[in-house]
Amino acid sequence: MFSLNPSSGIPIYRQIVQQARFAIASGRVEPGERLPSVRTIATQLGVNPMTVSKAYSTLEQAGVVVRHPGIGMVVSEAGADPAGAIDADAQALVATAKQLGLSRKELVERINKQWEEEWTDQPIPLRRSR
Amino acid sequence: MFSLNPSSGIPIYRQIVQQARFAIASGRVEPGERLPSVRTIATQLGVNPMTVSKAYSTLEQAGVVVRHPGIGMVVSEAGADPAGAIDADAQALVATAKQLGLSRKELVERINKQWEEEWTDQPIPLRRSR
DNA sequence: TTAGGTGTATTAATTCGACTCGTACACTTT
DNA sequence: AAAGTGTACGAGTCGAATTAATACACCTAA
Repeated sequence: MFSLNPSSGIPIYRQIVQQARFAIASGRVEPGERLPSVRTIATQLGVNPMTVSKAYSTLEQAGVVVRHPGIGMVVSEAGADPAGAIDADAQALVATAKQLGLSRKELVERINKQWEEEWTDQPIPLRRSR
Repeated sequence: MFSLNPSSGIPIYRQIVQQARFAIASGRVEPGERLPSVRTIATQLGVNPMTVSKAYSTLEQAGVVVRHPGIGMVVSEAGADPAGAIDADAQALVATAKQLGLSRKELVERINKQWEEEWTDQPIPLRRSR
């Protein structure tokens, strides 16, 4: 379920977070299901359990999974909503915009403009959000 | 025109950038006008000229000011637009949203929601460009 | 021309946070 | 108990960010 790309320069725990998010967003792991245990992943990837734990803590902090003592990390209901993953960034952007005295309308307009200009070339299959 | 807050933890050159941006956005310095020279600010704040230079380079990179050799840094026309200051953040947010499969509508909706909420008790996360 | 102004390239020292790991622990399930 | 779950604590490493000292190239104005 997880794999590492050593040459990417992306920290291990972030790679785990990304892949878990993707697995959840794409529906490969559904709400209520367990993610592999810390030691399972650690052994499989050849890293320290703490590194995996850090990834899981990040996911828990983001509300993607819930910690069930003695059981493991379980995907939460809200965790399947991809929008949650951008809340932190959105919040930062809004705060900056306010600080600069921008109106809500101006900010949204800017977002729309960026949306049209931005062309990343990777189609990512995602489950429809409900 | 500039002052430092040593206890803020914000790097000196960033404080200078912020204050210059604010001065321009608020109209205290208008397009076509000069900003104080590197050495003027450096002496006034008791820092190295290079530190001020870095702030100015950042502003120039952002298109806020234009370098006039032998003269100094002059506020550009487009520099007065506060929206430019958030473009980098906006672009990052849009890229993330797309990667997560969000629609433009969903993203804007999220922005609006964030705008309404008052998060006065939470520090503003910086943008990580790393 | 020259004196005095402008910003900056280069280099180095230092700080500081991010990342990873080893170990030991508390807890729940079976 | 035995075997599983995640994690607190501490230490080590590494690299980017920040600031500074110095010397330089350039422009302006007399």
